[in-house]
Amino acid sequence: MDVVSPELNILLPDEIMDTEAIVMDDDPPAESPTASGQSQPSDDAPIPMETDVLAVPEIVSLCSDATPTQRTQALTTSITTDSTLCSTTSATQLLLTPSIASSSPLTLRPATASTLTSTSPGVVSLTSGGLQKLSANHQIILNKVASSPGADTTRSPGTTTITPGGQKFMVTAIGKSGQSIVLQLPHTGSKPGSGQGEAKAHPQHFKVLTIGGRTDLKPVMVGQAVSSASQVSTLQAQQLKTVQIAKKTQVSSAGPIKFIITKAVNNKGLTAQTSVSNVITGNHHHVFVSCVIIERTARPMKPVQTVTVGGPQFKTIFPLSTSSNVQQIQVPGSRFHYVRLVTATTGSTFTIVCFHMTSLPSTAKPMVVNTAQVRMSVPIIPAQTMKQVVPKPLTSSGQLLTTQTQQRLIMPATPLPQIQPNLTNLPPGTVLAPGSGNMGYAVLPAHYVTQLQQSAYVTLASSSGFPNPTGIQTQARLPLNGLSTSDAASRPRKPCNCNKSQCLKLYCDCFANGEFCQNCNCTNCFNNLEHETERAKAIKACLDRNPEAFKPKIGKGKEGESDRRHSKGCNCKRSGCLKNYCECYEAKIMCSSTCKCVGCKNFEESPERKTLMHLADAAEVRVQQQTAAKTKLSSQISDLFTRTTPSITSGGGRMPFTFVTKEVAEATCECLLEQAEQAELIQQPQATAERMILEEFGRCLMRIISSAGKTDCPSINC
DNA sequence: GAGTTTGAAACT
DNA sequence: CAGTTTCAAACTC
Repeated sequence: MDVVSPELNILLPDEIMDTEAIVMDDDPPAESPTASGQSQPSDDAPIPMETDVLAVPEIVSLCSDATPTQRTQALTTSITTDSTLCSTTSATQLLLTPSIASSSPLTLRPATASTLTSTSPGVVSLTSGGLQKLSANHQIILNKVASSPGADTTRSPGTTTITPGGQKFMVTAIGKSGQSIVLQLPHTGSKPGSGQGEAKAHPQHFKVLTIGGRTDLKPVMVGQAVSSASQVSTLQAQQLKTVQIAKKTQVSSAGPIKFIITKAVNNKGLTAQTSVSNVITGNHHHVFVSCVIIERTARPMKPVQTVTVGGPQFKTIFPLSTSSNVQQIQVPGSRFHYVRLVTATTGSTFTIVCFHMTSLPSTAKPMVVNTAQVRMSVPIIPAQTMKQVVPKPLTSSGQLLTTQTQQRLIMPATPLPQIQPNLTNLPPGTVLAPGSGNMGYAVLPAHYVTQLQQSAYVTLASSSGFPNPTGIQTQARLPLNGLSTSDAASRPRKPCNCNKSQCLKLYCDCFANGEFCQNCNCTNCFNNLEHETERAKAIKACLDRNPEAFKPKIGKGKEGESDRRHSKGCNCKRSGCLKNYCECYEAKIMCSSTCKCVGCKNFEESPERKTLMHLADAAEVRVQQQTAAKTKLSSQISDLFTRTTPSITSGGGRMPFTFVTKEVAEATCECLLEQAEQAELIQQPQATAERMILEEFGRCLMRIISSAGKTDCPSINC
């Protein structure tokens, strides 16, 4: 599965590729002095790896065929049932090398670490239990798992736990032959359990290296191992170009810390994803924080943004910068937690990072911990807002729970290399979710999670104890046809009417926007979960024809030009570019030099355009006024009922019908009749009689009004 | 709602 | 790359 084609690596972000910016240890490569012979010889030459401190009192082979004593059963059920942690190949070997003293780093080293180097193209930073990453071609999934203490019972082949100085380190090696991971724990001033006070701020290093068929190195820098006590790591300036998490842990007062590294590799030998996890073992429960690094490509990214990750119940949005392109997607109570990163300099390239989280078991105490900060190098996408999205809960194996029909993942968990879409050009908002297989990717269409949420939120909310569903914010949407994000978000997508395209061509707006068809009028629709294979093929076909097929057409113009312009320009012949046939006009932008239109009237000084715009504005104002009026009326009606209900019983704030009783009405009528009789008696003309009656009616009303403020019933006397 | 027009996407 | 066809949305009646 060519997750990352070689030619696409050149598109990787500068920050990622810039190894100079990566915090690397300068220590010369050191061999594992006591490399256990359990390591499986790799078919490939071992990739040199760099380590910091190699006072190695213990080396543990992490190969799946390691001796039972070298394995650990530290992984909890929730972890081991996760597909991403399932080892499928036994060739990957990792050596966990804890330091002698508790203050010494713990380093995972390959079994054959004789030629360690520091030529990593990327860095993964893990600070205080959070994750980071920035490998040349990887994404990260941050994984948080909480489990009860008793859950540590599942033995996981290829997983090793070491407890240096009271800390436990677990490593699960998953991957193809020859892949290695180096995990180096930071210096820790205080042992777990002693955990009083602040953790040391100096960053420690936590490295993940890949050896074997690939030569890229994936060091992971750990700012500070998660302490049992509350700790906040500080990040060095050198880490600015790395994804970082400063995690403040409040989980437990004392408990061992475990780190899990997993690496899932697809059947073609390319790394699919790497997980780095830590496990905080508290008095009552464990908290797993792990990341999954998914190989990917990305466009150059410049900005550094910050993400704050809360606990499993957190519902706050990651406070990214103003042009956020990270969306938190979470399911309270679910084991999976997703964060969608939109990595696009022009709002067109998207990368999804999925956070994988397991909530506490019902028997465990509520987790009130894990407020983490992630500093990520993420390109800015224009005018992005964020929305909490609640996807369907996932099972421990990474599959969506299907509470409604066909809630399957789009891309099969089994590899489909021939249709694996280019991850940099997936439809907007595409979500990569862990599949059921070891290397399973799930390519969810843009907003699919939202779609799921919209249809299933009530269930989720009710089951997860969301107190206020209305608190969900509007999901960020990519500029659609040039509309602003808010416009696109507020306006429901129009249902398509496709008949012949199976909704798998760009003719279909749903497909073009990376969405599933939902509530559409299409026939023979394949743009759904039932036809995930066909859809994936269609996506690939579109990308083959046009690698930017799913990128927004409305992008930033050149310097000095309009802020927004159509990337390709229109080709109108008859519409004068003043009808919605014209994509420029539809996007409410003027035609530019890139357009090939004939008879264009969609330019700045065009009188026709001005007239149309004026009319359109007027119409819009009318619509807004009508909407506002309706809203106000609805509000008033609602308010009327709200205020009326208590007034009837309480007597306060009385409404007219509470004092214009039947008796009052009858009395009023009697007064009016009497007035009419008097007019007849004095033989007044009809006009005068009517005036007398009206005047009497006015007096009656005045008496009614004056009586309204009194608690007793009004009396009407003529 | 049916039919027509239009231009992007797809195809050759 | 250009010409043609297909397609679905926009538009008209």
